[in-house]
Amino acid sequence: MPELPEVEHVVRFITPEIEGARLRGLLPLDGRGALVSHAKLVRSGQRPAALSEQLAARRVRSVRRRAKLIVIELDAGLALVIHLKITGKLWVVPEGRAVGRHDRVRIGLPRRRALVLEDMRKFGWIGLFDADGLAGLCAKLGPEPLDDAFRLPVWRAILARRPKSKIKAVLLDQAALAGVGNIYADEICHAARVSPHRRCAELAGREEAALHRSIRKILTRAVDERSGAPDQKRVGSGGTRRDWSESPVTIKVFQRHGERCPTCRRATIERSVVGTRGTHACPRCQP
DNA sequence: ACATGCACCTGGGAGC
DNA sequence: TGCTCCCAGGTGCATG
Repeated sequence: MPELPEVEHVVRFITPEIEGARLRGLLPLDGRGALVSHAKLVRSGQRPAALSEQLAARRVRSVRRRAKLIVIELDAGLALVIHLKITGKLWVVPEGRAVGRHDRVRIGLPRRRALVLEDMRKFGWIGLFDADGLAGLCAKLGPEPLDDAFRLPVWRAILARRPKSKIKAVLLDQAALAGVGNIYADEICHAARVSPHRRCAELAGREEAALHRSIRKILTRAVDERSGAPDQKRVGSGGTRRDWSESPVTIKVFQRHGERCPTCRRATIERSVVGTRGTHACPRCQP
């Protein structure tokens, strides 16, 4: 599920729930007192008991997003960072609610509530970092596409650095540009009328500009449409493929192979592969 | 240095 | 119904 717009939505959704809250450490997941579902969940290296101790009594100063990372700034110069990867979801629930099969960690909040990371595929992670650790995580990330600083010359420079790569590979590369994932990469290429298989060096100047405009337009629209959704139940990833179609976000090509292209209304959307990722495009609109 | 491809997990859905 | 196979929205690392 989560690309930039979805992570942004999660951040906005949980901010009023946890800002200013004093954390109570990790809550047990089962009767035997396990604090995490599997060891690799904690990416910052602490044992679960130590992480729990370090979190206890820390206050949440603010919540923000960087690329697809959820950054929960705490006092004492610490940051609790969460990556949802593909199937992760973040909920604020009553502490007494039954622990779900895919709940990976529960962080105690005031008023007998908990911040729960649910993640079927166990790719998601959490970490508690100091300022240097957080800077290290962010150092590898490219620019934020919705920042004012992300102007056309910045985008052209990114493309110039990767002349032989397919445009979709660059859109997906978090070190080149932060926050775009497989859904919006396809949607951006379609909106820009550029085939995802095109090599960056072969793009015309107007195509570079169209991609730049589409990156901003598609992501901005998705963030805006998400903001109308009351909670994550409306933002997909409930389990079935194409759950995103129940979301309020307009999707024109992603996983719509075999359907008529909604733009030209003539050609049929085709599925192909870029790298290992399923790719969807209209052969007529995206030469 | 850069491009590619698979490994990491668990499950849903399609097809037989 | 039940089996097998294919596919899955994100990275990280090994390989060329």
